[in-house]
Amino acid sequence: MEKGLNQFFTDYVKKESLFASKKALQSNYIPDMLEHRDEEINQIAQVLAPVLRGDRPSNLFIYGKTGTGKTVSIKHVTQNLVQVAKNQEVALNVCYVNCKLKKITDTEYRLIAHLSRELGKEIPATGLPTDEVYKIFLAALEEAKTNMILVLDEIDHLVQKAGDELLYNLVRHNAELENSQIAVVGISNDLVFTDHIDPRVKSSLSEEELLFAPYNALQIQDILRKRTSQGFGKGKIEPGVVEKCAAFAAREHGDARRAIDLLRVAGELAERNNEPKVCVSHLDVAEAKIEKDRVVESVTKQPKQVQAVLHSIFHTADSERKIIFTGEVYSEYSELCAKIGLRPLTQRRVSDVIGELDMLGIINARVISKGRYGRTREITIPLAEQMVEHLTGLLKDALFFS
DNA sequence: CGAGATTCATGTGAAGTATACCTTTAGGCTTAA
DNA sequence: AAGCCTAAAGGTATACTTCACATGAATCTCGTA
Repeated sequence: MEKGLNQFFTDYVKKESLFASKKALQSNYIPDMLEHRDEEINQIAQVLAPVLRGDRPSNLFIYGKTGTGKTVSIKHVTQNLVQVAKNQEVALNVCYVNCKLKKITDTEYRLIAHLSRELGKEIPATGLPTDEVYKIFLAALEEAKTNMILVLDEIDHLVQKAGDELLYNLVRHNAELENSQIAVVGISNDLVFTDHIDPRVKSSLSEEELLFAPYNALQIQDILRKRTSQGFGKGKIEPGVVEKCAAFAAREHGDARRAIDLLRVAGELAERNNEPKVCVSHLDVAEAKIEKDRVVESVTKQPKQVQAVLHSIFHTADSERKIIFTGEVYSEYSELCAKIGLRPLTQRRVSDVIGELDMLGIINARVISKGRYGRTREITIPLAEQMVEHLTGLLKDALFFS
């Protein structure tokens, strides 16, 4: 056994990797050159440039679907900006926040607390008045005498949870600063997001706007070629793989990030199977694996109550039936709670939990009216049967044995 | 037969509650003069 | 008397509950053709 393991590791090191630089294929990688986004990058740069002269840049609002390069573009620009600012000795602080991260930046308090921590202040997770946290934050900023560019990614999530007052406060407090200024860059996947917010907030937040259109198949192909030439070793990819991947991505969603993920995972799979090249068949397997990993991860990370609700949903939908309703889920859930000794949540809360699960994409829940028979959510499970079984197993472990 | 009223099951908003945590403050104890 | 520590008081954010009202199409009702 020992020897076998030893052999494995030795072989592993000796073996030539398919990857030249895996970094270039990871989703947080920011390339030096972005394909097909020159125009957008230019515009962002123009809006933000005044900060180098010590002026406050206009607030900027960026729309576009996922995987259209919004995040990479802004990061690309701000990285450069920070670099130049450093050389020119201009005080500049760029703060990138992904508002989607639960428990970290999904309320006003947590956002401001997070920003304060970025500036080196200790803020407790709870207990302080939000006003107080604002004061600490603004004081820290004032003290630093720096201009801040605040990038709020997935801002639609934040506003949905915390309300648009938050943005208003941010802009309002900005006016009280003497030595520092904040410019807000909002990024949203939701194209109609600004229709739902207070017009005052809207006008001040989107002094400048920018729309990212989805990439088409050819553009995705270019991007993938660029990345693969960096990320993979030469000749490690069968001809046609990149094309297929691009075509697939363009047809399905126009999401470049997912296309890159797909290639990376395909490469990992090929490598694990000791195959010399990445070929088309790996793409399908990779697609399935990515989806599986995504779902498994988000399910296992959920709190117990949410898992219990999900388990109830799976259990209810078990027998042939595809469509189920809130009431059924709730009674199943109540039983489950009794069985495992969990204090049951109210139906009100479970209703919200079902909504959250829908947001995560683990289930589809649509509010429908059944006429005389009331109104409810119609829940369907978009996952493969195998997947559901796998998850049910995981949930059982999590719920019954702990 | 069809327009309008009724109905059901639960969606949904607002307000209230429990919990966990924070700062402030008052009291008690120790220490040094 | 001054200094320091502790515990209670008073306050907040968050997750959840309670209360009460909103929803919207299938079904029922009843007037009319």
